[in-house]
Amino acid sequence: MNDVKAGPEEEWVKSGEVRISDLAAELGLTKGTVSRALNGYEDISKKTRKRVMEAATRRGYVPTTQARRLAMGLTETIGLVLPPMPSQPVNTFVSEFINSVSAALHLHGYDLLVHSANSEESEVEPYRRLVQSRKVDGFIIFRTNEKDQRVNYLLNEGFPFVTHGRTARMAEHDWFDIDGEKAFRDATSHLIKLGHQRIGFVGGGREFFSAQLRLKGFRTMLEESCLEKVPSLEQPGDLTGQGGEIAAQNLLKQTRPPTAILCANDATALGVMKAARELGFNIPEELSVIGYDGIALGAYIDPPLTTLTFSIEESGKEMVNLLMRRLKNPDLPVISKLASAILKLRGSEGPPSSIQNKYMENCL
Amino acid sequence: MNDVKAGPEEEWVKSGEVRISDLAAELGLTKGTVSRALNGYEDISKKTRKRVMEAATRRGYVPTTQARRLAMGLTETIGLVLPPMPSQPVNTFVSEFINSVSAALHLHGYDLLVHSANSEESEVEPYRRLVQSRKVDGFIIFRTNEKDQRVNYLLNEGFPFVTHGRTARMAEHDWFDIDGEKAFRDATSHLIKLGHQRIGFVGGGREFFSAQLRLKGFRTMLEESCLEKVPSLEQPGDLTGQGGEIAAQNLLKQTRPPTAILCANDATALGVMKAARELGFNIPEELSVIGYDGIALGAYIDPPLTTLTFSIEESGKEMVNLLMRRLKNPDLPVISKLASAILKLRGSEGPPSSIQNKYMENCL
DNA sequence: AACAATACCGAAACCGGTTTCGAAATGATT
DNA sequence: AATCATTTCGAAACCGGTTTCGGTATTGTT
Repeated sequence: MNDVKAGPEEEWVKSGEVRISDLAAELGLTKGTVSRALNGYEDISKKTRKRVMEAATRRGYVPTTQARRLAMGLTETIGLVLPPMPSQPVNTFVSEFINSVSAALHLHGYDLLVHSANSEESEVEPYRRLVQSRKVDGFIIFRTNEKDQRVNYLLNEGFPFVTHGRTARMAEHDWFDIDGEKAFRDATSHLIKLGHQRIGFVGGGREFFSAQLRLKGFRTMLEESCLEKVPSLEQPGDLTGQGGEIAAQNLLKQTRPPTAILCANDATALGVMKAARELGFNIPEELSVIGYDGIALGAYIDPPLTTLTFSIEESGKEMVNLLMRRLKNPDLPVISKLASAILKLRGSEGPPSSIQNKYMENCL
Repeated sequence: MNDVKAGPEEEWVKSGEVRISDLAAELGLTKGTVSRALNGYEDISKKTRKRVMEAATRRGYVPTTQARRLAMGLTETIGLVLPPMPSQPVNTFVSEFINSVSAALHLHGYDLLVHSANSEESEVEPYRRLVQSRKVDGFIIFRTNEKDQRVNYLLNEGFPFVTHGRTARMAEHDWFDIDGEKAFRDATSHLIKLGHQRIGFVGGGREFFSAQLRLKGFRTMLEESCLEKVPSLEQPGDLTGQGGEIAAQNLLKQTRPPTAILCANDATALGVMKAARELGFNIPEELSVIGYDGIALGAYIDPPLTTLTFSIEESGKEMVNLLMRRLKNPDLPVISKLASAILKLRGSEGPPSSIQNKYMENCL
């Protein structure tokens, strides 16, 4: 701390210079014996093991990962391919996710290889390369599509992976997901109880399974509450702020605009709020807005964004657990885990200014 | 696309099953010859090379990365250690940065190993482990401290790395940085020209060199413009929204509050804006706010956040270039690259409501 | 004391490539 | 046709570990 540069008379030898053969030579043993001693084989005498251990720590021996992995026929590495970034990444999700996945993998002695996707080539190409060059033992996939080519490829290849999000073939692979359907039922229910009768919805791309499930939750709750489904109140989006703006304009310029808008994610919600401001809608008095993702910065805008939030750390941890189980025993039956999002009320929603109809507790 | 599951009669053999020895056996050659043929050695006849190439593509041969790297004595992997995440993850930067670094590395045939830092251990520990186990050839370091232990360790070890940000030992290692000093001179100058005389500053942690440089730029421009330096207008921060809130309260509750606040980053600025709203300050009429980072979310709030922005993609690319140069020739002299941030006017700043003094073009 | 069982370690193959070196085959030269 | 230079490839070592197998040395049994 007080010493900027470490003294040149530092005792430590430069790391990584001692090989297992050096240890063997020094101890008068063979490589194999040293290796077995270090790896806890039973056919090594206590005395020898002690000698080896001591020499190893004294010399600062650390096995060369590449060699060990080659000999053992595994990579101890998991691949994570980043989808091509949208131009406006409001996503703190990715970095948090990478962080938690990496930490969880580390507990199992695994490394995380992060690869970027080139938007000019097929989305399976990076996976193919990583599989063929045997750089990874498995994959963590997120942001799944309903018909996911990556999933198809890996299933066909018999290569281990776990997805964050369900797919059309979810019965065939391990997956972790947030129960977006329930989340949107909850959010919709919350709005209805506040008195909203006309609720808008801005979705994500149709290709994302999760977006469809969120829409489904929204519709289900409308139905359960005897509110009619108005097609014009369901707008497509693309999970970006810009998409939210456009969708909001389509919603709010209608003759009977909604009094609340549910958004497929927070980025979309921010776009919706921006468009609403520009069209003169006060939030939450004249328009309630609810997002999904729970990004931290949502708490700092005005009004703070009410959102559906979940633990990214848990997501990463659970996915790693699923994947490790799979790697240990590839023949185990497929399993999955569904976690739930919780509605974090922050202030961007409230009762509609003019409660047109009283909230009906039960359908009649 | 139309076929969810690939047909079982797929022609392709399962990837990664053919070794170089298989090719050699099939062709009646030795491993060495096949290897040299594939790697473009000159001592292979055209005819043989063609036979080998064809067989390789026909059988779908891809060399096993681990084996090749072991033989060649390199890992072709660069390490990136994520700093422990603050409880309020404000980092859209990190995911973009990882993406661009990964993409740039890929062009050089390198992989990116992302490692998470455990906040319970020393910050150099992950680096030590990665060096000793020889998992990486070099490091990309970001968010440097003035006295950076990671830099000290790697310099002492003679291990290649590049930093994003300067350090006290910047003359000894390659680095890339944004000219935050100039950026804050520009921003300060902009505010002064708008008529502001009392300008507040919310910094980052003192340990971050970049935060100090930003403060320096702020002070320099005040001095050049003959504005007195008011210590109470310089508040410490921690690069989070919460830190911004606290700092803003300290600034705005003063008897003569500033008419503008410069923030060390956008997250801080969001916190400042929140606190200002709660204290009844209108932005930008009664208070101008400028941030730093250019996060996309800033464009969606009200008013849109004026900020200093730079290209993360360029940062990643340049850093990779510096590192690749270093790896090719470790003895080259140290070089560095300074890029500039640009002031992106979005609306959170404007002239002060009461222009107390006219702007003075030159000091008298 | 003779013999079987056990503990312990060396030798060697192996993982899947790369690279050096030398020998055989080919071509050029006189 | 003999000699020399070149082209082309095989053989083997090597990278740094792990793991199997078998042979001593030691211990235990009767």
